[in-house]
Amino acid sequence: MTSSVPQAPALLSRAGLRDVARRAGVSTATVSRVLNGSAAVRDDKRRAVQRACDELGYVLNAAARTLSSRRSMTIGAVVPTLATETFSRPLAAFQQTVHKAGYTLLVASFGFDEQVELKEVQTLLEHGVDALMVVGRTHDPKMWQLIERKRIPCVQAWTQDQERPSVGFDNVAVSRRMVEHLLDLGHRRFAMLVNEPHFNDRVGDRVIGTRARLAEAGLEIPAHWFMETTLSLEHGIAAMQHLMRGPERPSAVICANDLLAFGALLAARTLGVRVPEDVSVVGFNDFDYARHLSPPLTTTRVELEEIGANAGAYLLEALAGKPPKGPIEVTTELVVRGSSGPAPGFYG
Amino acid sequence: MTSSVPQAPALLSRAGLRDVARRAGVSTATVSRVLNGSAAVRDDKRRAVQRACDELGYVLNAAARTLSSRRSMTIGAVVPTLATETFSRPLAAFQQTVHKAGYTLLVASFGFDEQVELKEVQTLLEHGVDALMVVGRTHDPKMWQLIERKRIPCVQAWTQDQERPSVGFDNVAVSRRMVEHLLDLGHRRFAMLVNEPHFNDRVGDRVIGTRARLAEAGLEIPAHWFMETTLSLEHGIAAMQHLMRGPERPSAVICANDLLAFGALLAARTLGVRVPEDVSVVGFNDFDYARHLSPPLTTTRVELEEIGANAGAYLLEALAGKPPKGPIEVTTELVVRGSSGPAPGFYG
DNA sequence: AGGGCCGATGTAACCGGTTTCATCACAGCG
DNA sequence: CGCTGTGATGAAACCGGTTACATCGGCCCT
Repeated sequence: MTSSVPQAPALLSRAGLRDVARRAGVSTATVSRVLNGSAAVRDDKRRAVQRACDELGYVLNAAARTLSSRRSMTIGAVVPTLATETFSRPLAAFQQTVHKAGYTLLVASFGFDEQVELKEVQTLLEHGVDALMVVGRTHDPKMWQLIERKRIPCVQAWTQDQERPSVGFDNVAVSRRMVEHLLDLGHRRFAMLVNEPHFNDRVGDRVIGTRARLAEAGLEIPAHWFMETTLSLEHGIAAMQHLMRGPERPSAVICANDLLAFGALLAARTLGVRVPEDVSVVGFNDFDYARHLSPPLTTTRVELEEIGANAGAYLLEALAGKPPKGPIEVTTELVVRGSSGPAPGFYG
Repeated sequence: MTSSVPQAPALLSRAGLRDVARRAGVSTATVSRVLNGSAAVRDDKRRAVQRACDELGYVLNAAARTLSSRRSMTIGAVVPTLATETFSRPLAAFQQTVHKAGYTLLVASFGFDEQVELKEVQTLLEHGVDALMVVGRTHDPKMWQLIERKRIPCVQAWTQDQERPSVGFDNVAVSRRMVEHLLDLGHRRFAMLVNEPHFNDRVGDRVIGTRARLAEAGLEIPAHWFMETTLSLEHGIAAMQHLMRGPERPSAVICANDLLAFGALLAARTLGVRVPEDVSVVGFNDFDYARHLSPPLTTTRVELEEIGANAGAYLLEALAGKPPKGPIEVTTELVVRGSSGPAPGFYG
């Protein structure tokens, strides 16, 4: 065996705090203080430490730091999926916000499965996240048990909730407003086109708000005009085709997402259905393309970035010990464009 | 002081491995074995341990585990931004792939700033990621130093590279193919519309490929027809307007992204420029909407999910000790649709 | 000059797991 | 019956930081 040849530790970045301390001629405590700026250190020693770090190529070990200091400087986010704008854009803003405060983001996605969500939250807690962002306000109660045991701040984004911190808007109110707009235009025959899954509380609330406002006007959405479909352009097209091919047609199609509305407009064009003369189509989110569709899409504008940024800011405040706020509202606005018009035969 | 009231440790999830061991009547080593399935444990003890975990609400401490086992079961990803489909969709696939193997994803984004990228990689390494995915193949050399010191596998996604592991396609070759398609249609006056920033190597390679193929045909892109702009619909529109308002017009506009091409088509319609009769427009990516634009967009289809999934699979293999492969290619395909046609006055 | 204080520094315990190695019980075998 | 090999188990070192606490030297004040 020739394995007894000694290796210079620096070569492998095996250098630890103790190596740095030795090289700088100080104690590990002092090195730690320099690294954290946590206490006063004489200037010459500070520089000696910094030089030693450079020379050794010292890389901190966050696991050790987390273990001993009980803070990981990571923040977790659990989202249904990263693959759609609705979540990726706010998440990007969230990441930037917490990053400015020195936090690293841990991400998990759960594909709209509540049990997977629970599992992911557990994993993030095991990894010692200092705070957590989750989506929506319906979760397995065990999730809250876990979080409360860890006593870390947690914010629910994309929603409003009275019981626990939240950042979002009132999906019920927002959809009522849209229905009112359509009622004002004389519409009485409504269809709704929502993305799966139904137990998604954001979409669920919008359905509730829509139905509630319709009920107040003595109206309802017939079962065969309520369509639940995968969130994609193709599925939006297919659903609209289905709606337009029935013996009777709705005069207004309320889509839970601009992407579905985009599909609906495409389908209408293909079928020779005029928008808004024959049927009005409205969306949700005001994605970039909404104003450029033909006709331009009536929709509800949501400041997606604001959701992530505010959620991040809230958690940072909570970590700094500030008292929890009530629900934080983000901007929404009804944007009326060309895709919604008077119901056929209506002269308001 | 009344603070001497003892607290049951279970209430705060303060239960540690030792508490579990004590309650189950075994040693910490045995508990660890049960938790990891790392060695045989008699069945009755195993059950006792599991029960103790449940009863105490035991939550593992990943920092401690990482520290002592030297593996964190996390994988890092450093992307320019989470906010665009190009990165978020593959990242979602990446996350799912590594998650199946028990890994948690740590994400950092660097906003196309190489120095920030370096910083982020360092942070992820500090956090002890077991493997790393980066985007593209141009990085600060220090980044590789850091990674090599840690001796962890690292894959470059969205690109092909001969020196280090990569998952992607040859941007040069792909753009040459597109140019050939347009040359075949008789085009001679080319404009290019690319998203910032230019030092982005994926887009950079496409520019190189485009220019190279044009040069072979004795052509080039005039400086004022080479436009670099932010990746957004609005900017695509603005750039196309600018191109179409000049004294002379290109007969083909090559966009580095479908989103810009979408904008270009919108601008053309507004200006009364016919596509493809007056000008051909081509994109890149084949996003869902590409086939539904009017006219349908000629573009290069890229399997974005494949990038993330393959990158994840590669890293998992590397972690399992399999030998590194050469560059892994992902599928691309030239998709000819209605937005490209013969150059004006060309009868091929 | 002596006492008190304060700021800089070092010593060593500690965070909560994993893992090496020794030990032990027991089955199989001569 | 005693010896040996095997598989299960436990004791304790260890991972690499942070931090409570002790210490020390110097300054100010009376």
